[in-house]
This record gives sequence, structure tokens and C-alpha cells, in this order.
Amino acid sequence: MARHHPQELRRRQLIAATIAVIARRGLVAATLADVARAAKVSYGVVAFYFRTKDALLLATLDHLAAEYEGIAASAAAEAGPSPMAKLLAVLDADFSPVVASTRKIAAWTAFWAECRATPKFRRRCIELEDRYFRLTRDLCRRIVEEGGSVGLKPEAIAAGLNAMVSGLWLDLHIRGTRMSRAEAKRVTRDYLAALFPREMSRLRREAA
Amino acid sequence: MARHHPQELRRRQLIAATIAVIARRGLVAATLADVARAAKVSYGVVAFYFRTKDALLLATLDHLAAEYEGIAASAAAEAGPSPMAKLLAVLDADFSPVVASTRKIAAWTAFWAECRATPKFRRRCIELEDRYFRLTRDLCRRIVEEGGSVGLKPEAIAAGLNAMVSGLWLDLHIRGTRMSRAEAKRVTRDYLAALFPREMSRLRREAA
Amino acid sequence: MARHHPQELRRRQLIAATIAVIARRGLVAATLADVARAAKVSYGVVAFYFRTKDALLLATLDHLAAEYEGIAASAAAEAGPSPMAKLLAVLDADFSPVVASTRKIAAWTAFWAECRATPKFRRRCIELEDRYFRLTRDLCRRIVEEGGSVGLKPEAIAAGLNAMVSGLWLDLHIRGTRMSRAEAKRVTRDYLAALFPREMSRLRREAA
Amino acid sequence: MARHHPQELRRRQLIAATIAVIARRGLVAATLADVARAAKVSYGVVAFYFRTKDALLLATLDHLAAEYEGIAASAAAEAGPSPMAKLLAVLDADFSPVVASTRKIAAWTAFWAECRATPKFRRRCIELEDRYFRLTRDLCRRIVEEGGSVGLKPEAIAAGLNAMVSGLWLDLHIRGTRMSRAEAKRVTRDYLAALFPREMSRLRREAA
DNA sequence: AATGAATGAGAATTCATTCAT
DNA sequence: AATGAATGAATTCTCATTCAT
Repeated sequence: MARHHPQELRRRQLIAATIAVIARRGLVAATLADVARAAKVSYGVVAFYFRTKDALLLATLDHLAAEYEGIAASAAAEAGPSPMAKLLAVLDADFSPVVASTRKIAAWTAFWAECRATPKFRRRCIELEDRYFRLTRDLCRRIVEEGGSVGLKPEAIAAGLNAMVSGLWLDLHIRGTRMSRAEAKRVTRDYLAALFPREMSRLRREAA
Repeated sequence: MARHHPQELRRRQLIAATIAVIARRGLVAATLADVARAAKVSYGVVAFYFRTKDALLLATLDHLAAEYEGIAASAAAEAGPSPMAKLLAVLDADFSPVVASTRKIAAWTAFWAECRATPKFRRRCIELEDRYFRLTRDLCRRIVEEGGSVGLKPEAIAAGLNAMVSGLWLDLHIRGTRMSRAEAKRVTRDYLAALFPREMSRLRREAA
Repeated sequence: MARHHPQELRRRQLIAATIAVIARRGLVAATLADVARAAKVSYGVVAFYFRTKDALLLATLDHLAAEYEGIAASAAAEAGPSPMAKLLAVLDADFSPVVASTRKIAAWTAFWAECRATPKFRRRCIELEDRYFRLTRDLCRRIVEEGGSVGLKPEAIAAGLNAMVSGLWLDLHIRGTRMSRAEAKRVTRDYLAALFPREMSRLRREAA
Repeated sequence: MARHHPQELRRRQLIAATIAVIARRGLVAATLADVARAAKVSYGVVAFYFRTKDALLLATLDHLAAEYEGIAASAAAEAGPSPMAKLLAVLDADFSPVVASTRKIAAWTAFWAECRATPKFRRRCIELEDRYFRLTRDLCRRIVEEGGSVGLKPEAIAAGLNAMVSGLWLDLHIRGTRMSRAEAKRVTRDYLAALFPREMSRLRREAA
């Protein structure tokens, strides 16, 4: 597979280093020398694999987005048939250590901030959000159709839920350790429990 | 009043220009020359009023935070006695054109992103969030005590609500026009309606 | 007298402050703001009394030179008739607290260093040195004529002595407290004693 | 040898250019752009080899000090066994074209002047002076012990001699061409001849 | 492939000078 | 006279990019 080719390994190594440096310094302040140092490669390697800094950043964003989508999608797929179970699995993924690590959240925050200044970033972010919205909205719709509503439209539920996840990520980024990933996840689950009381209690009963 | 002194006016003028430039270029990429140009003053004026770029950015953040708090607090104060009315007034403020303008949201996003690299930013952001959390939690608590609960603790409601607001701001920043301030506000109100159905319907009856 | 006019007092105050600042920061690094602060006057005063920084520095050099010459000349005049006594009095002046204060030596060193870059400074320094050389050479010549020679020409003696004084000033500047003014003076007197043994012992006998 | 490595050559080239620029403009007024131009390299090279201007200046001072000590030490070593011959050889070195070139003297003067503002410069200058003082004092002591005294202590002789050398350098700096290196050297030799008459005449006899 | 030296454009910062009050 | 605000030129420093080995 491609990921085992030395070239691909190098790219991953550099992207990981880039995420680490962005988390520490920020997107614009991160220098190629920082990245080279963090990746423990010579300066020229960075220029060799990613012609420009912009290309490196874009590749990093793409990597983050692909990784996130892959994990969320497979979490939903593996979660059993009920839409509520799938939704909860997606939320699990959203706050899993791999996806919501301090570094990666910091990188996401940086890319979000740069959206306006760098249209390419914006496009990727919107694409990702759109897909994520459709995924969660569809799950919400199925839950509502199966009778779990409290009167809200699936679109509103999904929009609020997604905003809450982003906002909690922001909080994790800003406050760091003060609110843990587990606490953040619980906030979202509490909201789901309030919006879909029957579904949640049924799920709990099944789990018991 | 101090705000009418020429010195204070200059500072406000420069801070407004800074917000505009941050929105367009980002925090780090924003140059003092950009700010001077946007404020239509000579380059030296910026250095004269704010010794360094850091000081200018910090003053900008302070201004944003103070303005935000002032508007939210007076909205709550003027909103009539019911805690739900106050909470809705705060949400109104959160998505009002003055507070949630494209520029200011962009600036907030930029400051959030820089939190890790600049501890001073982080401290201010956390302070502001703490106060905002206490304000909304207290209102939620009173609503719950007055009988509006659906089983969630006031802390959890406030945490989720605040995260939702930040997340919706992020969305406004990233997507721009696609979701309007009004739509964003409606999402939060829908959630409140779902969590406090009795309170909301009573309020609607009174408004009618 | 002019020195009592408020204008003249201001000038002296500013020149004193300039010397202090040069001693601390150096000639080029000294800013007009530094000078104003040290003189405890507003910024504009400096520009008002000395149109430019260059003019301020030149006035400072002139002041230092005039003061130095005045003190050396009156020391020689008051020293009694013997040329050796006059020469010793000049050396006393050279290492007196007023002339050879840490600040003033530092300022001299700064002006010397700038001689090549600023021809005006160079001219003043050379003029001063020339006059000082003629003064000491004439005194040496009279001592030699009165029989005190060890075979050296008065010009050579004066040149060496003057160089020694400058060199000792440099030492005082560089080392600060390690060699005191008194020690420095003693070095020059020892040399004089070695070159004019008869004159020095006669002077000592008279002093006894 | 290290000095032939391209990196080391670059450093030397830049240091030589720095000395030239300091001589023309002064230490503080010398800009990195001046240095780059004088060395005929691009601006970035200077920043590349010496991170900061301070580092470049310090390296320049180190170079000057090392070169000076090396030349003085080898002059003394090669001068034949008699301490007076060694002392004269050191003086020869002090006024040799390589050590006492117009540029290098100007640079020394600039560093001396900056001693107070830049402690690092001061430390190096004092170290160098200390070593030079010990070298000349030891030679003077041996001359005195071998019978050449006129009553002065070796410490006093060395201190005065060293001050005279610095003072003559200053003179060369300020007056430029008016007093040549040869004349300056002769002044110091005349003093030595006056202080150590027997030694000097013996040396002359041997030379004849 | 890999290295890291070289280039020079861009930005923050510092100040001397000017000027309006 | 005195003040200190305004101006913008000059300088240092940082880096992305390029390139020779």
C-alpha cells in the first residue's frame, strides 16, 4: 500500500511535525525550519516534499480532514443498526484521543481562523462541514422518524449539535486541561438525551 | 467622558482598523502598515499609540471583550425580570449585528487560534468565558428552579449553550453568508425551547 | 553673566543630561527622549534649544573641551612659578573628579570613537589636543632648559605624557573602579620623576 | 586547517568587512547592509553566519583580540632571549601595519567606547588588557632584576607603557596621518630608553 | 534524494525632525 | 516658550524560496 512507501512515510512524518508546530506556534508563525526540526529531518527535505509552505499546510489540512472523516464514518458503520447508536458513535469519535488531541484541535482552530485569508482552506473546511452536517442530519432524521422527536426539525438538531461540538473543541483548545474530552462528550450526550428522551432511555435499557 | 478625548478617539479608531485588518488578513499576517492604511493615519501613529504590535493586539482583544460583556450585561439587565427573558436577551446580544459582525467574529476566531501561542490572549479569553459561563449558568439555574427543567443540570445546559454559540460563530466565520445571524440565533432558541418547553411557551403567551 | 540667564541654565542642564546619557548608552544610541528624560524636561525642549541632535552633541563636546581647558589653564596659572609645579598641577587637573568623572571620560571616549565618522568632532578634538600639547611641551621645554633633562626632547616627553594621560583615561573608562584616578595620576608622576629626577626631588624638598 | 574551510573563510571575510565599516561609520551606525555591501555578499549572508548584529560585533572583537595577542606573543617569542629585546618586539608589534592599521585602530576605539553600554565588550577588553599587562610587567620585572632600573616598580612601568600605547593609538585614530606609526613607536622607545638607559645602550651596542 | 547555503523581500521597531496648539 | 503628537525613513531580523553540490 502507498502508505508504506518511503515517500509516503516521509510525507506523514512531515505532516505530523507540521501539526505539532502549528499547535505550538500557530499557522503563520510556524516556519519550515520549525517543521524540519520537529520532524528531525534536514531543512531541504521539507521543500523537497512540499514545494511551498502553502502546499504543506494544505496537505496538512487535507490529512486532518481525511483522517477525521475516515474515523467518523467507520465509527458510524461499526456502531450497530440504530441511528441513535450511530450518532453516539460519531460523537465518541469526535472526542476520541486520536481525533481530538490537543495538537489536532489546535491545528483545526488555526485553519478555521485562516479561512477568510486563504480561500483554499475555507473551501476544504466547508466541504468537510457539509458532509458532516449531512451525516448527522440524516441520523437525526431517522431518529425523529422513529418517534424520538421533541418537536425540533432534524436540520436544527444537527446544526446545533455540530456547533456544540465545534464550540467544545474550541473550549478544549482555549482552556486546555480544565475541561476534559470526556466532560465535553458528556455535554453533547446530555443534550441528545434531552432532545430524544425516549431513544436514549431505550438505548440505556438495551445496554443494561 | 474619557471616550471623547482625542487620544481615546485615536485608540478606538486604530482598534477598529485592527479588527478590520485581522478579519481580512489574520492576526499574525496583519501588519502595522495595514492597520495604518485602514485607519487612514501615518505609520508612526500606530507605533506611537501602541508601542508594539503585541500591545495593539492585546488592546484590541480587551476592547472586544469589554464591548461584548457590556452589551450582554445591559441586554440582560434591560430584559425584564424573568430569567428566561434575560437568557434570550443575552442570546439576542450574542447574535446582534454589533457584536457578531463578520469582522468581529473573524477577530475572535483569530484570537482563539492564537491562545496557545500567546498566553496573554489565553488568559483574557478564559476570563471572559468564565464570566459568561457564570452569567448563563445562573440564569439557567433560576429557570430550572422555577420549574422549567427537563432533567439537565444548569451547568450542563449553560456549557452546551455557550459551546453552541461559539460553534455557531465559527460557522458564521467559515461559511460567511450561508447561515445568517438570524438562523444561528434560531438554532439556539430552538434548543432552549426543547430544554425549557414550559418557560418558552409561557413567554410566548405573554408576548402575544 | 550669561550663565545665569534662564536660557543658558537650560542649555547647561541639557548638556549635563546629554553627558549622562552618552555615558550610559553611547553617542549614537543616546536618543533625544533619553536626554529629555534625564534632564526632566519635556521632549520638545531639547529640540527647542538645540535644533538637531548633531547640534546638541557638538555643544556637548564644546562644553567638555572648554571646561577642560579652563580647568587645566587655571591650574597651571595658580600653581606657582616653577614649570614642574605647573606640569604637576595640570596632571592634577587631568585626574580631578570634575574633569575625569566617570561620565565625562565616557563621553570623551565616545567622541573620540566618532571622530572619523563626524569630521566636526575630529576638528574639535584635534584643536584641543594641539593646545594641550603646546601647553605641556612648553612646560617640558622650560624644565629641560632649567637642567632637568635625561636626554629626551621636550616634544617627545610631552607626546608620551599626553598619550599616557589619554590611555589612563581609557583604562578608567574600561575598567571602571579597578584603577582609581589617584593611581592613574601616580603612574604619570612616577614617569615624570624618572624623566626629571632632579626637578622632582627639588620640588619634594621645597614641599617639605 | 579550519581557517581554510569555506565557512571559516566567509566568517573572516565578513569580519574584515565589519572592521572596515566600523572604521568608516562607527559601531552603532554601521549597518548590516553596509557590511554586506563591503563584503560583496547578499544581505542574508550576514544574518546567516552571525544570527544578530551583536553576535557579529562580538565575533569581530574576538577576532581582533585573538589576532593581536597572537602577533604580540609570537613577536616576543621570536625576539631573542633578552627581556628588553622582547619588550621592544612587542612594541614593534603594537605599531606594526597589520595590528595598528587605521581600520583596526578605529575598530578598537569603537569597542572601547561601547564598553560601558555593552558588558560583553567590556569583559573581553579587560581580559585582553590584563593579559597584556602581565606580559609587559613580567618583561619589565626581568629587566629591572637584571639591573636596569631607575627606581620605578615594574608594575608602574608596565601600566604607564600600556597606557601610552593606547593613548598613541587614540592619537593615530584621531589625527590620522599626522603622526605616523613610526613616530608613535619612537615615543614609546624613547621612554624605555629613559627608564632603562643601561639596557638600551647595551642593546644598541650589540646591534652595532 | 538530500543537504543546507544564499538570496532578498517584508515587517516590526526605533527615532530625529517637524509642527500645531 | 513649551509641549508632545505626528510623520516616515532607516535598520534589524526573520523566512520562504531557490539552487549548487
